Amino acid sequence: MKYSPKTEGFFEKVYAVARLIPYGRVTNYGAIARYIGSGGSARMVGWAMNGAGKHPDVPAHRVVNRIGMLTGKHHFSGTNLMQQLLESEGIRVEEDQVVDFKKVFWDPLKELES
DNA sequence: TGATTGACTATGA
DNA sequence: TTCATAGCCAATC
Repeated sequence: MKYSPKTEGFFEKVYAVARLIPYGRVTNYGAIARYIGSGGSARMVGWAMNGAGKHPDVPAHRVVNRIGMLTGKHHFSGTNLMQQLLESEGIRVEEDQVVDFKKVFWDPLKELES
């Protein structure tokens, strides 16, 4: 499991953005990928999240796919841990999908722009 | 070394 | 509107 310096930077960027996600908000992989300049490599964000376990500060549960579906819930300890975490933040989840996703969606490109 | 997979997204039929 | 396919890049087999 050796990471190249460049890859490590990519991972760090993903984690950095993930940590900036406000409480009670969620974002998607594509937005993060685009924000860090990785373009359409949304999959790499997901892969980075796979290694987010080493970074307790990274709220991976606030990152879902573009339609607000909790595709990564199976990567958490429990099958419903991700949903519990989101609900504990006031985010409603139904059928593995975030309700009012549009309203709780947090786009780093717009929120962090300046 | 080459092929396959993956927590995705966008596009076309 | 829903389903299928292509593109993405790194890690794993």
